Amino acid sequence: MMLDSIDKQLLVLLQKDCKQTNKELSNKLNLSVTAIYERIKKLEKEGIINKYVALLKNEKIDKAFVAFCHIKLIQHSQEYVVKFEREVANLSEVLECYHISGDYDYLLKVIVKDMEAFREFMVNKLTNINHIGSTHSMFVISEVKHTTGINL
Amino acid sequence: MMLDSIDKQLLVLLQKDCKQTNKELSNKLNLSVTAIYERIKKLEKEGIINKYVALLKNEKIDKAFVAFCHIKLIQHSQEYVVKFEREVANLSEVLECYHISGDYDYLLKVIVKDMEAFREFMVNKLTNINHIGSTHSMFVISEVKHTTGINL
DNA sequence: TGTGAAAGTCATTTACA
DNA sequence: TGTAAATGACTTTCACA
Repeated sequence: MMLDSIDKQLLVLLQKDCKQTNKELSNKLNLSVTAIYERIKKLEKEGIINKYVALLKNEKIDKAFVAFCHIKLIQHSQEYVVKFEREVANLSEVLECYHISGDYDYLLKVIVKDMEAFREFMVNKLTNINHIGSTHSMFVISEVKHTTGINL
Repeated sequence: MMLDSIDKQLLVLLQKDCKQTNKELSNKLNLSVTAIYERIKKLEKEGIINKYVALLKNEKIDKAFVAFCHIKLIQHSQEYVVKFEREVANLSEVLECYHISGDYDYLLKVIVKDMEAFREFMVNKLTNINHIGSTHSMFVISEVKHTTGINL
């Protein structure tokens, strides 16, 4: 599907704040409320807009510790890979998991309360998953930039 | 501020879908619409809910290529660090940038159209920033898990 | 905090350029 | 695609347990 300039502007606005009313959006884009409404419905139906979510502030909910973990598997048989991916996806501390190129197989983003909680996560959860060869963790010292808004 | 069990359930629901009506939420949590309304306002005012956003599907907007870049600076003087962080935050391809512990100084999440666009990004944008010592890129082969919902 | 009901605003549908 | 107007649903405020 082709996005025109208005669709793109609409997506930019909705990626910043999806609680804006169609009236507000119609003012910003010089269109009628109904036109905005129909465009948004179309973008939702096409799956371009995946979902609408509330983003929380980590620190305010006692999840201020963020770490990235590199993981290497012992073997790369279909069976090991599938099992690992299923188990890691079930860990609530793991917000993101990517299969990546390079020295390691996976990159995980982990979010917990503090260093002690991270230690427990590593010892009791992550390294309990079978087939993990080695891990290498990096701790986030500061968040320079963190957005979900993709440029269009 | 202390979150009770209802606040936590509310945040779990809003992290999944923030477009649910207060009536729907009130049914799920067995509370009145007004009670839900007041609790949400409180969570917004406290800054626990940071914002409400639309999440898009990368692939559908021609941004299917995701890479993580490690970056090491030449020097770590206050001046270099501040400049680097400001410039990297201005790059629209960089969705996330973290100052991290370990062998490298920063970890970036970059999203572009394809490998060729990534090459251009590296050559024309990223490595044009001064003070970068070395970089190491990892390409995302597949996304095993990607959520913004923090467990409470 | 909680509630139900009133007031005002918004999303959604319809008829039509 | 677009618009304006009607309707029903929702958010928001209020008076009160």
